[in-house]
Amino acid sequence: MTPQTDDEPLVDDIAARIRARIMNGELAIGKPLRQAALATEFGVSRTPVREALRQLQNGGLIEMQPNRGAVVRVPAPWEVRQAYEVRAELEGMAARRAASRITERGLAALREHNAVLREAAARAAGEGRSAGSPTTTAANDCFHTVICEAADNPWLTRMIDRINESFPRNVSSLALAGDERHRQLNIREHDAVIEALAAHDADRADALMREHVISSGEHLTAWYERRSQTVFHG
Amino acid sequence: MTPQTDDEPLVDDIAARIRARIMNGELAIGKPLRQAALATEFGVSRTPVREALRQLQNGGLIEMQPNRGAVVRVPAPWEVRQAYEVRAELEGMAARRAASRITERGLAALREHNAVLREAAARAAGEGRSAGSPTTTAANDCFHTVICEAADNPWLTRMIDRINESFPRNVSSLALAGDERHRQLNIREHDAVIEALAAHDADRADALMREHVISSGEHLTAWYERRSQTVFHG
DNA sequence: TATCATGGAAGTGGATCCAAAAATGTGTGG
DNA sequence: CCACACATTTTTGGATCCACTTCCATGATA
Repeated sequence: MTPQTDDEPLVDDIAARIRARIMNGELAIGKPLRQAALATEFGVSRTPVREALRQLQNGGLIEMQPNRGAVVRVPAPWEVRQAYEVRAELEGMAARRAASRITERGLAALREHNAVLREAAARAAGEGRSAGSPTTTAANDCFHTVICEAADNPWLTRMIDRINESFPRNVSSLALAGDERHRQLNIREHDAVIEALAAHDADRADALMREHVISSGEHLTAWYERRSQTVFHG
Repeated sequence: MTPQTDDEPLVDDIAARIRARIMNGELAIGKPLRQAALATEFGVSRTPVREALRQLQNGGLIEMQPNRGAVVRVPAPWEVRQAYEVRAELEGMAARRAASRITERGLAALREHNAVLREAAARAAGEGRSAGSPTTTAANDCFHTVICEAADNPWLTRMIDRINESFPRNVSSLALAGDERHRQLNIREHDAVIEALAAHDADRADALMREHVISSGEHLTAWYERRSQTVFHG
């Protein structure tokens, strides 16, 4: 439970908690966020909640109209595509840099994470489940995180994180893990990237990673297009 | 003086004003920022000031230690290099996209802005002045802004802006405009980029823009290395 | 004289209070 | 029966207040 660490500002903690609730879908897309409700729920006053909401607005995860409150942002499909184009550029850069820096240890970690994904996919296919499990999401995140760290540029990592933090994660997971074909494609693309990294082929790693991210982006965009009429909750 | 526009939240206004003061050097690097002082200066209470400071911290322009106040951030030289590597990637992407989309109108605007730069450079060389004037800075900004807009991807623009907003602008201007040789180089690089854009040569525009940004980044990094010992005030 | 303790000053962070704006509900008139 | 005006309620945004932490100076003691 760890109510709070001593040296961490309370507002950051609150922001992280609200972000987490949005990310895992507990706070649905389009849902209005009442400061008072959040404050009582977290057992604090409205002041840190208000600051936290503003942080999230700055990050693009929610929208605030003056004097009208905040709602979980509903990204337009074309926005998703645009953001993923930028993400593809940045992740491509990360892969390119990682190709010449990654260690055997890092490659092993990548293979391990992809093995977890493969196993989860096989299991899901067997059980007929289609929802993205937390472990799947985590493994996917780890794959990209390892490459970012190998790229050894904190600013690059930060920029990629900012893009990811702008879209509810559970939606992405659902959209991407929802369809068996895409799940398999995803894993194969990961394999290809790992192979290029192992060969220290920067250009190929870059190109493959771009394709991979763009492919995911297109899938996610399509999901938002299908869903875009039905997201508003009352 | 427009005390405030009706629909803009006060905190954003305050954040913008503080940012402006940091950007133009009125608030020097390393200087501690007192909430009370800023509040009385802007004629508001401490609450919006505190929120504004947190926004700026989130943007990376200032640093806040819990219970110890905020200071204008002193970027480490290697951070500048890293950030500019990312910026080069993004601006390269912008140039690549702009190559196939830019209009004659946009090209004319680019040439115009570069003409302003050239004229300012000539005038500065004649007078022996070396400081970057506001018009120079503005023209430089416009050059990149026009290309970003031609690239037609708001997320891309936003990411580039975020990087730029993380470093005090006056420092960049001083560093880049301080040396005549680099000023000339800067203008020639702009010319080359414009030429590539006019030819709709995406690959060349990309490569030239990358070189241009990296070159600026190296210059700025060197400036920070020279300056890094002497910036602490107070 | 040097070092450490103690008390006050200054400053931040969170809670509470108040005014203004928007949404909602109600009653009246056409 | 519908529309418009007005009152009430809800919610936000800013100001003020209070507690706690940190910094600094002064003084006591070894």
